[in-house]
Amino acid sequence: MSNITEIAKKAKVSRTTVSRVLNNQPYVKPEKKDAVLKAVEELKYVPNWNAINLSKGRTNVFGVIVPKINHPFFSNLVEGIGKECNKHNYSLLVHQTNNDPKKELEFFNMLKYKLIDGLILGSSISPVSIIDELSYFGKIVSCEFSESKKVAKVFVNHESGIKLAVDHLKSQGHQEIGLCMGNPRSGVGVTRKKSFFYLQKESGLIWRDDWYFDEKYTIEDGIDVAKTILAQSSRPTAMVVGSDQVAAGIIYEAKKQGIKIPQELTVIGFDNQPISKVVELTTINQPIIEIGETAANLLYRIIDNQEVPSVITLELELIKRKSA
Amino acid sequence: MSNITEIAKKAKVSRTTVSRVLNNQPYVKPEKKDAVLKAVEELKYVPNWNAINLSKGRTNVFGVIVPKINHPFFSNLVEGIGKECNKHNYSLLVHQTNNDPKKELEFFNMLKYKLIDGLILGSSISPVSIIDELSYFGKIVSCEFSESKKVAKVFVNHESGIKLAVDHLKSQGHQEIGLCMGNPRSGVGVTRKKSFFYLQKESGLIWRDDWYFDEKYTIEDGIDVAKTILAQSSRPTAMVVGSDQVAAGIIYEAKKQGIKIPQELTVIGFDNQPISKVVELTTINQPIIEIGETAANLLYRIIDNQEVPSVITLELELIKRKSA
DNA sequence: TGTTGATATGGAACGCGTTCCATAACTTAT
DNA sequence: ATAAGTTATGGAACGCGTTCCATATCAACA
Repeated sequence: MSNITEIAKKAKVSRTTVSRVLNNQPYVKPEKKDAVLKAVEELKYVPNWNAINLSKGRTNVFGVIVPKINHPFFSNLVEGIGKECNKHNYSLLVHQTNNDPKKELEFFNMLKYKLIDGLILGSSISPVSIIDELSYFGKIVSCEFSESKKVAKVFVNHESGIKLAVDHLKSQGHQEIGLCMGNPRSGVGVTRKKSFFYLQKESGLIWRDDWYFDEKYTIEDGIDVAKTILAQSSRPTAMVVGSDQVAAGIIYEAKKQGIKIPQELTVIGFDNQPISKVVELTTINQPIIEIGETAANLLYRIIDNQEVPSVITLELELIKRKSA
Repeated sequence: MSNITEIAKKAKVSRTTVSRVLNNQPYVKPEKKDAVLKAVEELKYVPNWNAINLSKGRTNVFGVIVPKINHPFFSNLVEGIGKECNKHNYSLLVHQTNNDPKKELEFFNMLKYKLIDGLILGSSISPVSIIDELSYFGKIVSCEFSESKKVAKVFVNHESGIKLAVDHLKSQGHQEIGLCMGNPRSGVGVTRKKSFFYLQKESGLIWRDDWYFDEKYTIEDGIDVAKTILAQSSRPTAMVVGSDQVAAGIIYEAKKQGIKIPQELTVIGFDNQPISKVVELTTINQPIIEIGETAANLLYRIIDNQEVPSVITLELELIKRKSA
């Protein structure tokens, strides 16, 4: 295993010159450059990245924490982040936590230990105090709302998302609207729930407690939800569903039971996932990839010492299809 | 951001002593140790891991390449690897390639750049030449068969898996055995197919071409397969099915049609997945977690310069339940 | 009491690139 | 011809822990 000194010796130049060649810096005569490259070739030289990182004081790696990599929301988020990272020559270290706080803390150390230059929180469940303390060691951007004043944020306005959905349903005359969510304790979940019930009360909509569902994530869950509401004596005329997957399940089961969508049951999903096109689901589109790109861009600019806003809000959009 | 020199100054000891304290080495007076720890606390000292890695010449990180993290086979494999890594104080960097060769090469650089100490190939699609070249830069263990002489291997004997299944069925008097597989072109697929037809011919079993199915992966696929064979005028008395999911689908549909399992249709699955218990499926268990543990242990011992075998074969096991 | 071995501590070198600074050679403009 | 600016190159310091080696202290044993 060779190092830069050996290359320098073999090419009969100084270590500095070798470094210049390897980093494509100017002020090296072509013949010396060739000599260095030839030595690199012959000695199978590969730089020791630990030395580079130590010397430069940075790794050109961003870390990103997500609960589940294979969840469509987070895979799209990571895609957006990755896109932007490529532009600035940053690599990406993706860490799946399965919502385990220990797993989060473990990864946070990467920032402390200087193994990553910055951290993007796809979704985090650590308390503000931990995040605040961590921010002492490096720059952090969150892709969801966070209480912490120390981190920059890029997120969509989930209140307005729920409002888009409810307003749309109200404009169609719906008065009996049910709600079906995923995790009711996540940042998004809390906001959506609060926002929904605020609107429900404010607009004087009819409400029954058995029109509420949570911890629903899959198509199968949606099928169950549909079975439940379709068996109710007084069922809602419309459902706001926090996930397109679940909404698709509801539509699937409802149609199977001969219920006409949207005449007999109106459904609005969230996220504009691929499946929403298939079942012609009206849905609230989150610009997920854009969130990712914006977050990575923000982190890059913070580290680059540029003046940047500490909060960026992106707007949601209702995609009108046939289910509502 | 403080470093070891500042700690030394503040605690009025040498840098060496600080290092001793931080690494829990002996020969430090308790009062000095306390002084160091106090300084660490006050200056919020955190070691720069890049410096440690550079200095020690290793990172105590193993890398593992898998096509899909959320596939049950690979998630179990990673679990086994992780378990063993914990024992030896190694961290794990998991990289999902989605079978993209570019993604693989990218990660291979981690080994060249000395960012990981060793590499475990959960499954790789790179040609032998690439792997051979890579092995020059660090130790590699493969969890599947590989042509490369340069990497250690830990895998199960897929021939013997098929043999276990066929022998079991033969011992029950079956002469008409069908085969249902997943991907017939994967390493495992090719081996299983070859092995099955070798045994089928050797044992003089009856064969009809419409007893063969492939590209079957899901419960739904299994339902389709069952519909097909149950409609055949001369159907097999037993099926060897490459996936428990698919086997479960077959059993589900067969029972629905009033077919008695195993009296009228015998089914053997593969992988001992959770679902196999539910449908009381006899299945061939792959010791996936053990493969992971063994691979990580092997890598650890190779790096530790111990004498180790270059190939370890693990045995499959027939889990007898009620379907065969 | 002298010797041995364990305990304790620090200086200096090392791992390996990068980068600042000084110097040298060579142009170009004045 | 001289000043000023480029181009080219290397020495040395730096980033930050770890570890080898030398030295010093002290208790224990012969």
